[in-house]
Amino acid sequence: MPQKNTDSSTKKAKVKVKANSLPQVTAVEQVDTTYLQTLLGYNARRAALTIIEGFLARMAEFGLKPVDFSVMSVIHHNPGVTSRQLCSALNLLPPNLVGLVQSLEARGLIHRLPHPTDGRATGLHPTPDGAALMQQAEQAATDLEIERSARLSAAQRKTLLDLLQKIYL
Amino acid sequence: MPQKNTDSSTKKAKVKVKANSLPQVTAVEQVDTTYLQTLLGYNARRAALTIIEGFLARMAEFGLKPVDFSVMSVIHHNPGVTSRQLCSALNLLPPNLVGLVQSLEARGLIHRLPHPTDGRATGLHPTPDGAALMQQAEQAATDLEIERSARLSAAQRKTLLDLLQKIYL
DNA sequence: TATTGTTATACTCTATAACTATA
DNA sequence: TATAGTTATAGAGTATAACAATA
Repeated sequence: MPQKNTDSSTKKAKVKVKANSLPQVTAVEQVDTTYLQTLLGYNARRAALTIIEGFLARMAEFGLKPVDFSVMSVIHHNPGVTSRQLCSALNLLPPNLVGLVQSLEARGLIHRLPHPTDGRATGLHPTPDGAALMQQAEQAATDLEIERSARLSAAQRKTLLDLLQKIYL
Repeated sequence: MPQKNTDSSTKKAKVKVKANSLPQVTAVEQVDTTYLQTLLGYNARRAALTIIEGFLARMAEFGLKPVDFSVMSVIHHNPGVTSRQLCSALNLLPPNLVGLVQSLEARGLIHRLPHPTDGRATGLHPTPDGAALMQQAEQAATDLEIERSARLSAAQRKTLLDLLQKIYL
């Protein structure tokens, strides 16, 4: 849960203080961020952080942070997936996945089985507990989606998903 | 610049290997991420990271990382803005802004003047060098926007900005 | 008493290099 | 030789508590 700020107004307004004080030294009344708001990266990052803040709170009940959730979700929908495949699909680095997988295994949410054809690889499978947890967690995530996009119509929400995917896919 | 992956396909396909091997142990051929792709947070985060990766590369020339850029941009468009106002506008925490402002000042891009009415506060102002740098940097950022959204029409790009702002504003 | 800016610090996330076992 | 998984570790980003100066 990152910063909590209330003031994000964007209306531009300056006011000169003390007519004969230091030259040009004025106080800023309302911070103008209109330029940044024209940039996709700025808006996407701010939106992502806002959504993830709510996601973190909602998923605490399941002991899943965003990356844990996405890893478990991919394993849930792709039993037998390898670490390397997970890294490619989710844009993670292998060293950072190791501890994650170990902790999921220690919690009894997944187990690891030898890969049927590649002796170097290991298949990741959800345990019954893991599958049950993810069924609940994905339902909660989907519920949260609906609340989160309360200010968007269903069509707008679909449009937003499509446009975002055009950026990163 | 985060991870660079090539495989992000989503077509679902499994293949059973060795008809009489261990029960249920199959290899995953194509990783299915369709569920995650229905979540705003996942898509916003992936899109933001993709955009920021390109932004980092382009802005290296100016020695500006995304947060440096946004801080400089706000100072540029709001000379005299205080640290507290910057934190509110950009959702930063005060302790994390201190070092940032110090390094921008050390580089001669901004200078700090006493606030005209509040003795506790300090106004942040761009130097001529800082203003000149930001004029170039913002032009480069805007150019990058256009390249980045090559797969989007101008109308789609505007729609995307508006929808993202509905999420976090 | 509340707020601005700061210090110190801890925690998390992300990244790189190098090793092993197998292909 | 190349790839899957791992280890160790460094660096960046983000968080909280507490303090001095001013309102």
